[in-house]
Amino acid sequence: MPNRVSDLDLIDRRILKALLTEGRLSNADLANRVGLSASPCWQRVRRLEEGGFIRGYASILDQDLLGAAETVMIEVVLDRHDDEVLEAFGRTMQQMPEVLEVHLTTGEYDYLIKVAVDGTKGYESFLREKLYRVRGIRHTRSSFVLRTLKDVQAYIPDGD
Amino acid sequence: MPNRVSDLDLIDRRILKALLTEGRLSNADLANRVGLSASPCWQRVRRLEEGGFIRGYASILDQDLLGAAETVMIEVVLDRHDDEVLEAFGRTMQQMPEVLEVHLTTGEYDYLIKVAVDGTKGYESFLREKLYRVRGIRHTRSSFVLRTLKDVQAYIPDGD
DNA sequence: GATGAAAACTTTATAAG
DNA sequence: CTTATAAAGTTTTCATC
Repeated sequence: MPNRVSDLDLIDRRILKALLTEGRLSNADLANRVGLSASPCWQRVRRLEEGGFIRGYASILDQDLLGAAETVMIEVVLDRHDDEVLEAFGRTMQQMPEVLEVHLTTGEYDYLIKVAVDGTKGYESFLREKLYRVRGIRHTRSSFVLRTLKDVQAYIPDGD
Repeated sequence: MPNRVSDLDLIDRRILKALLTEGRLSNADLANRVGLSASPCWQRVRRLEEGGFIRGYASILDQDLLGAAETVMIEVVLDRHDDEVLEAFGRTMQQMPEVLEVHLTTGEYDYLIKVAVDGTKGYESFLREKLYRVRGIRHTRSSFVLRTLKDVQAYIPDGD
């Protein structure tokens, strides 16, 4: 069972690249795409799942149609930087459904969060009713996303 | 065919929530999960796909196992802000496979990009060999991601 | 909405070249 | 790796209540 990058050959990488953007490809189509017959292709997918390379499958939803069509990136600086405060903040953010991404970072701020909001009104109410009710925030800095040109889940390095 | 938020009822929302994190649920399991029998559940999934709510399916890969295990958020300020320069930069970033997200934003910087790198060496070589070969960059500001606590693709607002 | 059924396809396992 | 087989499960369509 592969569990390191070096265990992946060119065909494994092709499988991962195909499934990254088309997670519901049938085994027959996938085999055809990567240049294998069905049976070894299926075994490779199993191995990639069991080895943890493929962690799961997700649907890609249209946020515009769902509402909360605007995306805001909010950098958050906390008052204190001890583990307890940092972790508590992270856990709180994690639980808010409109918060899509929560990243603890190095540098000038502590957290970067990506939030789906419904216009400037939605943004305002997220800040006032949710974010600023969390204790320990020193300050925040927001940038609205005007356009997202790419949003993929992973990068599959070439094995050269 | 639904094509607005208001066309989604509670069961549609349940279907989307389930598929958001388990994109390969079988129709039988999904039906059971959302409290429907198989046939109407299947019709709803079809409608959600045709209505554009579900744009596709993806696999979730383990970036640690694949290599390029570190994530860096890089804010980029460009020299000029005319459409031509902005779009050209965006398109260039979009084509680099290690660049996972490309967002054109309001505020103090122009673009926020999320990049998968292989340690500080990989970061350095991305900056030197890729990012700084692109013309028109005034400056950048990077933050390494220490930990990602949440990373989901969409938010399904409640229909209340 | 629920149920049931039929055909086509997919998944999963296994055997043999 | 390939081809082939087979049972179980899933997808898709469609008719009926």
